[in-house]
Amino acid sequence: MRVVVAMRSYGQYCGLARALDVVGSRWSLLIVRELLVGPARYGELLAGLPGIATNLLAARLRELEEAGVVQRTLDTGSNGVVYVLTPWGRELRDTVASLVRWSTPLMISGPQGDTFHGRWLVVALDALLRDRRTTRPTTIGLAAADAVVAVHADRTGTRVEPCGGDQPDTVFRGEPAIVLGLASGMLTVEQAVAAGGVLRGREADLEAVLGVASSTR
Amino acid sequence: MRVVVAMRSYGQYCGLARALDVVGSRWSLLIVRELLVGPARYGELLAGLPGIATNLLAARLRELEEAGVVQRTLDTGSNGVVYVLTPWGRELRDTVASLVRWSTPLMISGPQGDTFHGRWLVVALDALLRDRRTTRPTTIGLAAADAVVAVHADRTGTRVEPCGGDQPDTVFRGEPAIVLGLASGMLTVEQAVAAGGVLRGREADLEAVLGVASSTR
DNA sequence: CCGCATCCTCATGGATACTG
DNA sequence: CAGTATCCATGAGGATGCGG
Repeated sequence: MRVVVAMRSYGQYCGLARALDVVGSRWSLLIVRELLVGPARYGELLAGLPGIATNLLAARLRELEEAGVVQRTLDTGSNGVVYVLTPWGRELRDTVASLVRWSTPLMISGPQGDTFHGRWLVVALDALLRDRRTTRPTTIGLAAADAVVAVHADRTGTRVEPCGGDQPDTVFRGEPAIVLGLASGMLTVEQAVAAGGVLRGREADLEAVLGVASSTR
Repeated sequence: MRVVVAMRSYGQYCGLARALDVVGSRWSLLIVRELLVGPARYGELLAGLPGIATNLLAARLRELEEAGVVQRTLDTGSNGVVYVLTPWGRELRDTVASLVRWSTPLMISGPQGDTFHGRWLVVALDALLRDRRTTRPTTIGLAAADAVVAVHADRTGTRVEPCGGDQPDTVFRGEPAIVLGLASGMLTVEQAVAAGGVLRGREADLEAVLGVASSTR
């Protein structure tokens, strides 16, 4: 059975209004956030979006797919559905990044019982570090609560990507790397360092990439 | 009587989620859009947000004020309340701009019966032209459906601002200006030129600022 | 199991009337 | 003009069911 969704629109010929017609409804941009880290299964999205109802996730995914933001693909082998951002969907990286940068006054208070996933650091660090440059290529590993994040910086800028569930020591062996253990729920590097996060490597590199003086450890 | 608003939160320690806790609800960013053009009265906001219910506008304004995005100020003289963005609220310009840029695939189809306000061009053109530079300072006047917009470009970038309800010829008299009449409902300059919009001034300037070859008139 | 669909309850949004 | 009060429609949240 087929139901035509009304798709409540603002009815305004304005770029902002039309963009919000597509990604303005509740949970939409958070789904995009999850997919910006990488392709994900339905169950992974559920796990990465604590609080979302299963029917809502299904509905949002269908809407985003019809709008051309998300694409359903079939994982060869595991024989399951994998959700991926389309090229246009990936361009929401800029929007997400600007909101992340705008939110810093809301983040300095720390987690207030809010849930935290290390996976979210990929998007957050990308937003905050994207424009940082270093004269020498440098790789930094961040071990957060439940994820390991790699930060690569060089002359052209900084790229952030997830590293599966491996330990940073393993992932970055053989590379000129710094390993920084981010305490659970600490988004800013300053907070992590102040809390005594694990920190190894050349301090100059750390400062150049993360913009923080590596105060010890 | 006192009502505690639940303020539905995502409950996630993530910059995006916390930003959306503040500006993620329906109409919020559109209210910010209106205020990005300039301070506005309650009635002006109602007029600039066709479709919004009065109680919703009042509720959103209260929420945005409590969050520190909007500030209520008293207009000396007219003795009324004027809503203004706080400095933090003004920083949402980047977010709005990124959504406007992202929305171009949604805008090329033209208005489909959607309402259009020339006032919205200020935000849209700012998003699209902000980084354009010219060797010589240039001013362009855009006469849209119900508003006149000034675009100033020089070595440092491009700034867009509203010009009241005056006629462009009056506003820009005496300045090295180009006057472009944008047909109602045409957001892209390409569309306006193709539709035979009024276009006067040095073609080189127009092309440098707006990035469009002034195909005639 | 995973990937949803259905059902039910209640919070939120929308339209309109009304008031200082 | 600048909102508040009221009522109804819609969408979100939570539990559960169900087919592959």
